[in-house]
Amino acid sequence: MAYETALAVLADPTRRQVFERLRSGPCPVHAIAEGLPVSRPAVSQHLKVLKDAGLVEERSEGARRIYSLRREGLAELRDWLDSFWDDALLAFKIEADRTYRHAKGRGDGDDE
Amino acid sequence: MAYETALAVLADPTRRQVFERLRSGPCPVHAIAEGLPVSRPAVSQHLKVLKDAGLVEERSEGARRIYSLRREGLAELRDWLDSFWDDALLAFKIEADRTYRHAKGRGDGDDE
DNA sequence: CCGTCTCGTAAGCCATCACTTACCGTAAGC
DNA sequence: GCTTACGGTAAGTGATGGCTTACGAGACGG
Repeated sequence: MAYETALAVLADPTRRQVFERLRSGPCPVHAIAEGLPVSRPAVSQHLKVLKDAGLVEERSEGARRIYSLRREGLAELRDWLDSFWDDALLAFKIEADRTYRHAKGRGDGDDE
Repeated sequence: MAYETALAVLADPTRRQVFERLRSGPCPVHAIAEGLPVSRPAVSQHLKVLKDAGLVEERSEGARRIYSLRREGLAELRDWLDSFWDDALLAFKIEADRTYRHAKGRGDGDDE
């Protein structure tokens, strides 16, 4: 359910740079913006999207907003990816000739 | 290198549906399009992008093009995701009070 | 040989979205 | 108090890209 969001959010190169910037630890907005080729408001917008997707979390420290990574936000995406390995392994052998059984008189080895 | 591509390619909902449709086994284009709310040419375009990203592979069978999944295409994305877990685990402890050593007694309960 | 089914490609349209500048609230420093 | 640093938000713009219809090319059956 959230893996789709994570996918969409991390698809943007700049936003991914913001995200990866936080790998080295919590960081205020202006510090993130300094290392990037975009303006600070742009970074703010990206951080909002990332926070909304549960990929980062924000904490106020005086006038500063400290952003940090939330690895939990990646969990569902990781699970989704994992599901391809076992799922494919299984469904492959089972569905191999079921999916297509009609109109397949040719009888060649279709799958691997 | 390719994980960025996979990320961008799988970010689109329709394209992801095309991709997931192939989980159950190899499939010709028209069969994929039938189960989707978009036209067949749209599916063709998505398949082109997916193939270009190494996420599916195509095989000609007469007039039909049979598309099938390439789980290998997901490997780099998976690795990238994995890298967050160990990387964060490590850098976190080290940088924890270095980056922002200013009096940060309160942890957010990350790990020990 | 011709009609049909297969599918990819071209051209065009339209929505999404990332980025910009401008502005406003808030917290610390003088 | 005023000024400066920090950062979120609004409005407007430009480009990316996903979708459509129309067309062309190849394979098969009559």
